[in-house]
Amino acid sequence: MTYQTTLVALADPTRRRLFERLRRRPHTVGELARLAAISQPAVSQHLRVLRQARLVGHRQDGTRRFYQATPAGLADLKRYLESMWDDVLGAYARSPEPRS
Amino acid sequence: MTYQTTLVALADPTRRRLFERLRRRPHTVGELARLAAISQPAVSQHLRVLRQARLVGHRQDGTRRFYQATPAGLADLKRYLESMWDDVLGAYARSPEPRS
DNA sequence: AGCTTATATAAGCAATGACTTACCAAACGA
DNA sequence: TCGTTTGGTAAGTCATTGCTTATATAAGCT
Repeated sequence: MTYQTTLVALADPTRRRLFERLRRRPHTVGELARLAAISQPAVSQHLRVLRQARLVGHRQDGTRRFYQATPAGLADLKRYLESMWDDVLGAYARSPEPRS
Repeated sequence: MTYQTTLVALADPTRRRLFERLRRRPHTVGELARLAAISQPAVSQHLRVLRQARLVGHRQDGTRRFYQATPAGLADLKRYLESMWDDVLGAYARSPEPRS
């Protein structure tokens, strides 16, 4: 049931942009704050949520922390989607044209 | 960029439970309200969000509307996850043990 | 026609959440 | 050692949101 945390974490646009940035290379908190044009505490708070969802991790180097994306959270969400997928396709196959 | 809507829709636990119920068989709004133990308007509001995310659709039969899950929204989210996956795995491969 | 059933929308409210500024501790550099 | 940099936490504010009750509409039923 851990995909709940992941969904909440990724549902916020700012937080998702942070995560997307961290999927390519590590960034420090300060870098992220500058790039996202929000305050450093705001970034720290978002990173805590992303950490709890296991979407990011960090390495410490002196006073700086290098955050980067981690596969665990995404894997949780992938598993959830896959567990839904067959049932949803089945339902749709039985009755393919419900108005949206 | 439509996965934004999907993420927000599925992030709410009540709404996700409604969606999960609709993945097996169609339900009317009244049935859902009774099963979820919330008011009918609350269900209608959740269903609107799920509709906008293309996670559910409905068929009308007299005064009743049979809602059921639809693959489009989930497909959006699947695509998004897959587009992230390789980069995240790559980042993790380069630096595999960041503290969470 | 009148009554009931089914659902959507409107309005209001209390809780949550995403930001801000203020502050703190820890590690660096002169 | 002292001032600076870095980032986490605390507290407060404002907007959002998930619920409720009230209301409107449309389709059965007698």
